[in-house]
Amino acid sequence: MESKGKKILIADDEPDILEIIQYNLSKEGYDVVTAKDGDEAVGKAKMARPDLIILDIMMPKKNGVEVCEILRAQPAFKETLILFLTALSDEGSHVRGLETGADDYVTKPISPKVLISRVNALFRRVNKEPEEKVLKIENLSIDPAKFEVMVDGKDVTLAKKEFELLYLLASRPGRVFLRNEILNQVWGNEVIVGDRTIDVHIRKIRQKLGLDCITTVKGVGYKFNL
Amino acid sequence: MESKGKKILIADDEPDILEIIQYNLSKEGYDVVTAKDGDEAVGKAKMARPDLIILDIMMPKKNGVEVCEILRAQPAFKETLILFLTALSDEGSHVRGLETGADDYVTKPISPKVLISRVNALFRRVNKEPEEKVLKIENLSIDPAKFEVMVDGKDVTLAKKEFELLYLLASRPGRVFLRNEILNQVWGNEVIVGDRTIDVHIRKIRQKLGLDCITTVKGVGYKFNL
DNA sequence: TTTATGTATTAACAAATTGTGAACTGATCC
DNA sequence: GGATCAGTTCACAATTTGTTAATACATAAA
Repeated sequence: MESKGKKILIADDEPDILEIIQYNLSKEGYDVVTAKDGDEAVGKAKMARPDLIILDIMMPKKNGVEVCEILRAQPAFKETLILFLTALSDEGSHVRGLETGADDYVTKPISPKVLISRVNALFRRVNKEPEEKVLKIENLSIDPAKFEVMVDGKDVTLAKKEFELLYLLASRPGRVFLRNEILNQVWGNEVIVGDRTIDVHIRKIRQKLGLDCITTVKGVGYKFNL
Repeated sequence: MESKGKKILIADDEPDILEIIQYNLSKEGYDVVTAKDGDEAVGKAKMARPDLIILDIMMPKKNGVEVCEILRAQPAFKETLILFLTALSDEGSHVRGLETGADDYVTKPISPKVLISRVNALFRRVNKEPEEKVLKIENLSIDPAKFEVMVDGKDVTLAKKEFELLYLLASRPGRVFLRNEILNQVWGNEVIVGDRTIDVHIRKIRQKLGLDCITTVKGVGYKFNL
């Protein structure tokens, strides 16, 4: 399935469960990050900035409730969706979990379909959008949210494909992108276009930016360099 | 407990359950309305305009899923919280319930404390909606409370959809809103309108405002810019 | 120097997207 | 009933974007 642009962090110490959930949510179109204990969960949450965090409660290092409290105490995670997925089915844990600020509390075992339904329901209600990050390299700035490219503070107007192509290259400066990779990322797997198409777009970007920021690697591809 | 100013409609055909839930939610500070079958639920929902509807699934006249579908089809109930409280614990019912547009699905028996926690959790998430504030950008001012737009201190009359569209764009100046996002935010997820509808409204806004404040980003969407 | 390979450039063409005026549908209000 | 208005759709024009093909250029190997 096509990506929904939503990132989910799953924290559980049982590799099997982790894998099952990851597989199913990925198939549903979510981007998934995993953690196998409480400390890793906190760390990865800060790194990956997920839209939803699925937490087991009984985990090594820090338990799920502690993770939830730590994150909820930070402004950055006040709005993040949190779902407890745990074997603890007693009333006390359930109430405590929700009162810690979680948005849902689900007990194991649970069928993947049901879990996906609940995850979808959470997103449906919140409709939280992923925050794409602004790339800034030297005097060049690329803002995907605004669809805006600036050189020396001056606005440059790029067409859609041009923008996507530049964003791809600039997202990993120095890395060479094969022509095939570029085609897959910007044009998509199904679309078939000729080889020269990429060149033409590259040329337009160079032209519009007025910068020598895209290097040709003959016989290989292109890379971004400033 | 003092009233929370939130109204909850509970529909269940078992008087005992109805009473227990009503008692507990009232004690928690919610205003409670009850219905004992599907038809009554629909009727009372329209009358009372509750913030949350708790639906049993197996009820006389109309079952809970039908009630949910009927209500969700109406714009007035698109945002209303709906929670299924049912004895049906099988995977199919669970998934179907959530896909009908419910926000939570809970199986009986359930302890009052847990139910209250889940209800609180639902309201906690929904109340975080950003308050609608007056937007002021340059010589343009948009007041969602008064439904009023002013340019250079002069009143401009916009229709509802026009206003909502402008408010959406202006709420995050510079950010590009995809056509899909606009449809979801202004028209709602279920409504289907033609491609040109957005354009026409955009044009009317541009026309009425007499400002060049909405930029077209071809192939992507629109953004507000002053 | 020639040849082979791969890229740059350009113009022309095809495709996609948006702008616009007119017309249609319901609601609502004299 | 008639008038008005919001909301929508449609047909078509205007515009922009994407692609190709032809040619020129650059580089390295033979």
